[in-house]
Amino acid sequence: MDGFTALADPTRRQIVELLSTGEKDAGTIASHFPISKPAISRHLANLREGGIVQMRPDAQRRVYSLRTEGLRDVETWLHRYRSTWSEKLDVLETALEEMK
Amino acid sequence: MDGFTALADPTRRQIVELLSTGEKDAGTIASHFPISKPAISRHLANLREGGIVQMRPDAQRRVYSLRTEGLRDVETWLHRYRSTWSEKLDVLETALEEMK
DNA sequence: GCGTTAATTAACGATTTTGTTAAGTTATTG
DNA sequence: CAATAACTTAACAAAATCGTTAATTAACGC
Repeated sequence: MDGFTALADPTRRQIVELLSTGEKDAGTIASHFPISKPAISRHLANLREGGIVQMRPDAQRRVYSLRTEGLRDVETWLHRYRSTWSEKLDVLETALEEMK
Repeated sequence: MDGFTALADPTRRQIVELLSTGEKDAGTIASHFPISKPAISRHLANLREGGIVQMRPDAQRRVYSLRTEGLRDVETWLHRYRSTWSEKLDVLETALEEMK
């Protein structure tokens, strides 16, 4: 599962929001949702496969945290196609300015 | 279908890439892919529902183009959770600086 | 109006996703 | 080392997604 697909599910996006306040173990994450632990476990695996979160074992616990790089990759893709022509011209202008 | 889900499919992302070079009608878009026209038509409907593209009728043709605002909404969500603490502190510092 | 062109909607099958409960794994603790 | 705690993996049902072909709608152009 790629990063975009990982972020397509609303529950997984809520997990991202939750982790933005700091790392949390699987049980704590699950306690915030009305679905079963195995379901959350799978969502976490998907987020991990998509490069959106990372996991660190701590005794029996598995501590999850956001993976900034993964989120940035998705953001970079978007930015590339989001920017308007005027913005692209600005970038071009800056580049030309630097060449002089 | 929301914006994130619309962007989860690889074909739909390729359509976004294609439209980044300028608006195109449905037939032209379909000619770039190995799948049927109805399949492309559905992908376009999904992208439209997700606010990623917009459509303008031109006689029998339907001309599609990127909707920058929709892409920016997704990007904004990502940016909110992507930024690292040091970046957030930079923003805070700037804000404090302005208050002085 | 009639045939043609451009595209969407309908009907349907194959595959994937998302959830559930039950069973298995790994580490801690008395 | 037996019992417990924290998760994940397995097996499976329900729902959604994605593709195909056939039928339908809408707009030209003679």
